[in-house]
Amino acid sequence: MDFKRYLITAALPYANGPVHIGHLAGCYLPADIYVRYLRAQKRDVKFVCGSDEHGVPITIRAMKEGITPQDVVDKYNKIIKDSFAGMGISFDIYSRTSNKIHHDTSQAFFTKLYNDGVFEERESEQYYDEQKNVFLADRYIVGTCPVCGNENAYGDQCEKCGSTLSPEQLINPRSALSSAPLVKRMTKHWYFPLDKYEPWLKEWIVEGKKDQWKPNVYGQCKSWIDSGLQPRAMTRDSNWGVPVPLPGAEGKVLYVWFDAPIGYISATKELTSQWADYWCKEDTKLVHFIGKDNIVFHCIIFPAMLKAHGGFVLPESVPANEFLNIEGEKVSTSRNWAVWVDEYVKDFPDQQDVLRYVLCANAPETKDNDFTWKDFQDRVNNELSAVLGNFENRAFVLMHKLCKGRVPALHAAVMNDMDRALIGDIKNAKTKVEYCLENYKFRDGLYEVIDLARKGNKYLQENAPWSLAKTPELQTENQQRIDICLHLCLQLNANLAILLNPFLPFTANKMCKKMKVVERMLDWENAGRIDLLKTNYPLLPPELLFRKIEDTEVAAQMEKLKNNLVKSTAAKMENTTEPAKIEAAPETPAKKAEITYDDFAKIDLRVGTILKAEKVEKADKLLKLELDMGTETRIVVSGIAMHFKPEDIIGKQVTVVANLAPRKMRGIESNGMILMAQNADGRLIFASPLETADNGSEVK
RNA sequence: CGCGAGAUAGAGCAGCGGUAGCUCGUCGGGCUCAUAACCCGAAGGUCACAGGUUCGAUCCCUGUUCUCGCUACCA
Repeated sequence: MDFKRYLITAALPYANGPVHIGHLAGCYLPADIYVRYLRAQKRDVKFVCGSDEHGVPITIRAMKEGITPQDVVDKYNKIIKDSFAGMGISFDIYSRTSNKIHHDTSQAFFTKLYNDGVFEERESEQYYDEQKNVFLADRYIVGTCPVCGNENAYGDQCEKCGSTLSPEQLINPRSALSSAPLVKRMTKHWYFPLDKYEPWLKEWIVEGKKDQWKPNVYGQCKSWIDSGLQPRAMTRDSNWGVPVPLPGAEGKVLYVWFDAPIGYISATKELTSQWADYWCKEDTKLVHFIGKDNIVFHCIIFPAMLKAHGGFVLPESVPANEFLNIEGEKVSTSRNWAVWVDEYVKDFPDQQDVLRYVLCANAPETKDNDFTWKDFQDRVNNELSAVLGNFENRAFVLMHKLCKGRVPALHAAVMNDMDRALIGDIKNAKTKVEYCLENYKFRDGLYEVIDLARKGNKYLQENAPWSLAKTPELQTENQQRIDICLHLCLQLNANLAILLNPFLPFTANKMCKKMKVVERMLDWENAGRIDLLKTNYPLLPPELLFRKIEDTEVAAQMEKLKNNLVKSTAAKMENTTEPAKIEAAPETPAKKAEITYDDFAKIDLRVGTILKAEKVEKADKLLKLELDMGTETRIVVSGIAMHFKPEDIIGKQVTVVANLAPRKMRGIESNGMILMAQNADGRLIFASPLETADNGSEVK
């Protein structure tokens, strides 16, 4: 099919925290490369994205921070938007789902499906937290697991035994948000009958996309479809989100995964009055760039919604990437184990392209990959600047030394095989990069660009114009060789700028300035040409395209990662907030509400002595402690491994909350909690008796 | 548990029926125009493990192990 226009979307980032480089590598960078390539070909393309600003986690965060959900999303929308702009992600529009246009669009979408009788209405009893006045999502209900007896199983799953649960199965369910007892209330929701679309999805994906979609995407879709689809509730009880546009539906909003993908449509509407061309005409190619965790929503649920609504194009491809790990460990926003884009932009001003280079060269296209700062340094210094940057510099320096600062003549009549081979390489590079980009093989595409520079270096080495210049007796003849060689090197350089432009746009622009050509030279159709620079045209003096990444910079970033991790751990143990990111170390934790003596008396504080301490496997933060409590020994798991070595704390006397409900952590039951003071710098100090007390004695 | 994806030289990745390839790193050499760079050469792999199909398997099939996702935060 010949497509007349392209609509490219990148996953809507959730406005509950900043974006990190894993987001970038996963979908925003590949999408941007693809879009820049299409634009360079003058194809009709729109690139849309925006913040996803609804959903329960945002309301929880707002509750914890004592601000409104709108405050939360305003804050992160700005940070995220600025991060993308800073990295040159060239959205045509970066919208947000809290905009009116989005509310209108998603409500209209819902209404259409409702009027067409698509939804099934179902009433059910759900748990309600009377203190917080909210219905609780499954994840926010905890109780005892009916399978293994873990007392802290979640309403959707028990982390200890892995059983998939529903809140109804939990024994003694309670709210994770407050101490209020749970009550059940009747509530009505609208379900989208995914099951009815199963035959259609089978045909469209299982048969239609078998060899087109990436194995990870296809495999997951097939598994979902084969295992039978269930109706899914498309509404939720909440006051934060797009209100359900039906009478009697007060206090109900659209499920985020219903409204978020519609955000692509609203953003397009906001961008252009021609939006319907991009969404409804069959000759539009719709491509969703996402991360692997989003596959079913973009490949199954959203297309089924579009199909049910009718009149929309369906995604032609969904090139989902895998995940990027950091220094061998999974990205975790709650542990603050991530490289944040907003911080990178500050720490490495004007170094967008080197990060773009590394993230693309090491993109997790087929499996999870690892980002390390050492690898970042190696790739920038030894590949990008050594091969490409250095070639560009050599060409410029030699041209200024041997050709008076002007583009020398080609002398086409006396070209040799090496020259012709290089011209062939230049033309081939265009074809290769095109093939890669059309097929979403961005890593390979970038390799081809660097490889062309590598061929340039080889060509220079073989011709050694600097040697030719040293034999004055053969001046005329040699000068011709020098001219041809440098002429071709400079044309190759112009080609590099064009091919590099989708990947490293900042660098491509810099190269244009040095060659004193207009940006229009970067049009894709110019790739493969060897007449981009006119003979005798003066170029600017040499100037390095890239600087090396110093060891000290790498060390500083490593240090930062580790420090952030500690701070986050410290913050977590305050147990008041659980910020994804600590802006500044909290001076003093917020004061808690006043309690009565009776409240206090409920706490059984006792003195104990640490008998044994050992690291808990597969947990950075946890120590398993065995305590002598006088009349008994008990096991307490404590999150202090980042602060103390096990051997250093054996024999210490500590104060223990002895009647805290047991809790399993990493499979070990913890019976109590050690009291700790925490400094502003996050450091922990044992709150222990000043003199040795009897083990088991009560603290009042 | 189940389902999906992955496991290939020190690191990062290709290959997916016919004697294992690329980039980086390492070692040796060359060159000196260049960002101690570039060019040439070498070493380095029982292609996770165990079975099977085949004349022949890294590639296909079966089983096992490990990693990640589906499953909080999250792409």
